[in-house]
Amino acid sequence: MKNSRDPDFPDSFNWGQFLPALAIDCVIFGYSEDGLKILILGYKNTSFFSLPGGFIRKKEAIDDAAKRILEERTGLNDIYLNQFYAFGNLERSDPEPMKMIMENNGFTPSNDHWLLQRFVSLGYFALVNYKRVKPRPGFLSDSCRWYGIHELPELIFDHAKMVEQALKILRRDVYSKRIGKNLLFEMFTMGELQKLYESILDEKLHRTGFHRKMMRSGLLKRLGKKKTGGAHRSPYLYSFRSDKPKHTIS
Amino acid sequence: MKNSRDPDFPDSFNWGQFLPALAIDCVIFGYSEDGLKILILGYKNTSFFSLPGGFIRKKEAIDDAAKRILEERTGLNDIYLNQFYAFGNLERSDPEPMKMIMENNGFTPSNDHWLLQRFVSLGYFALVNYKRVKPRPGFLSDSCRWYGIHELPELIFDHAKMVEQALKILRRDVYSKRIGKNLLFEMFTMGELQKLYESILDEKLHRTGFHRKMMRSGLLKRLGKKKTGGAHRSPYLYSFRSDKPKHTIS
DNA sequence: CCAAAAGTGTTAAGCATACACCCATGA
DNA sequence: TCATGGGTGTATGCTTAACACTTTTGG
Repeated sequence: MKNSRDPDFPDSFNWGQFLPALAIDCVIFGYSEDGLKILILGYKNTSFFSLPGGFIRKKEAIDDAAKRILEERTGLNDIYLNQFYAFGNLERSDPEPMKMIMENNGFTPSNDHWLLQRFVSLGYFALVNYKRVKPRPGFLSDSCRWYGIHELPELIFDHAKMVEQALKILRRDVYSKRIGKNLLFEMFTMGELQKLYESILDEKLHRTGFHRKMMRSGLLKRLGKKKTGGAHRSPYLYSFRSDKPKHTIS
Repeated sequence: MKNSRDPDFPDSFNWGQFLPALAIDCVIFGYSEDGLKILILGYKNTSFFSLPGGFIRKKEAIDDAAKRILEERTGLNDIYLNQFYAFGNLERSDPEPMKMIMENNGFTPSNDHWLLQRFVSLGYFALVNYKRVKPRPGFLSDSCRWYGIHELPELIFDHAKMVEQALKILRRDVYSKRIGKNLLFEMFTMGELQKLYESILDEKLHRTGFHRKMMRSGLLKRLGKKKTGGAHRSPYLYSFRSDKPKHTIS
């Protein structure tokens, strides 16, 4: 198996610097008024789409690798990260899509090319502020853009399962971790927070019940000021208390 | 790095058959009247202890590898398995303990020996019936026995953290998954079930509240028969309904 | 008949749900 | 002043916790 530098690739594709057989894939969630979104890569000269992913350097912690991969695609480096599952069955290792991607872009990889080996992939999900992200395609991808959670294109490998699993865990933890802190701006109204929750949980929530539940949870603090310029009554602004550590893995 | 067969090791230690850099470690929970226990390996001619672990074959799904490793140490093959976290920081990769284990048993590994490389380890936990297990030490280990959850020896690498994390997740899920089915025999009394839960959660539970909570959960069914020979009033026997799949990963 | 374990009844507290009502604001 | 979004009060039902009571069994 070719384990050294691939002469036609940029330097970051010097495969020998990475742990073999182990990859990272990221489900990057963002939120705007029209709902929850995921950042998806589209590959050049093909109709393949995938989650942003990458590899782990030989002297790099896996969490640091995930952070680096996220920064490469979003430009952000203070990101809420959650490692949620390791995907490693045999069916997921289908070399065909990657082979076709390489061939359609001028490479003719041998069957034992490093990129075509079997990978076990560590799934991370990230919560980022949609507006702060500058999506950046990678070397073989020519698009990197947001897709609504219900309008995802077909994804290669088992990436659809990864999205499903990440969503499941996001929904499980939405009331116990300060999910909103990472998807909204610093200050927000209760209505904005409720719309976020409805988008994550994919269901309508009762306004008053939600209001009290969030206040009772103790995660929020109400700021004295009110928002100006709204169409009707000025709502209070809220923010998350910063008692707990900012980045919580697991 | 030596990647082929190590002449002094048995055939199962033909390192080339495994994925490099990736390991599996298992927190195997068992339960007897005196509490929750974990199966721990002790290494020959040293005072090192570790969780049972192993490696993944190149054409083997990670869940299958975990099952195989469990079967090697317990003799059981129908085991409740839960992959709970991937451990991959740099501090966990300390070659010294393994080097000393090998040296104290007649091997003189070079510094780039396969076993001394950096590993990312997938943590699985298993729930097994304590009485059905026949613990089997491995090649370098001469003991394989149960330790009470509060009497664990010091463990190598980050295995203590793995135990802690596994316990945390076991506790989180104890009321929503049919944990007891895998740690008790087919039929049990409510009192036995309560003692198990108290042992897992490490706290006393209210008898009547526990009774009703378990019955309302719908996971249990009451069997008509009663136990005979008990010292006092004959309790009902209960068992878990078998609606849900037996092995639930995640 | 008493002690101990097991099952059930009762009450109070806590939380979610649902609805009603009031407040503030711009059109 | 009215429509609308936002905040709070109140009634109902469900879950949990705590305690009392009854049932069953062996000594």
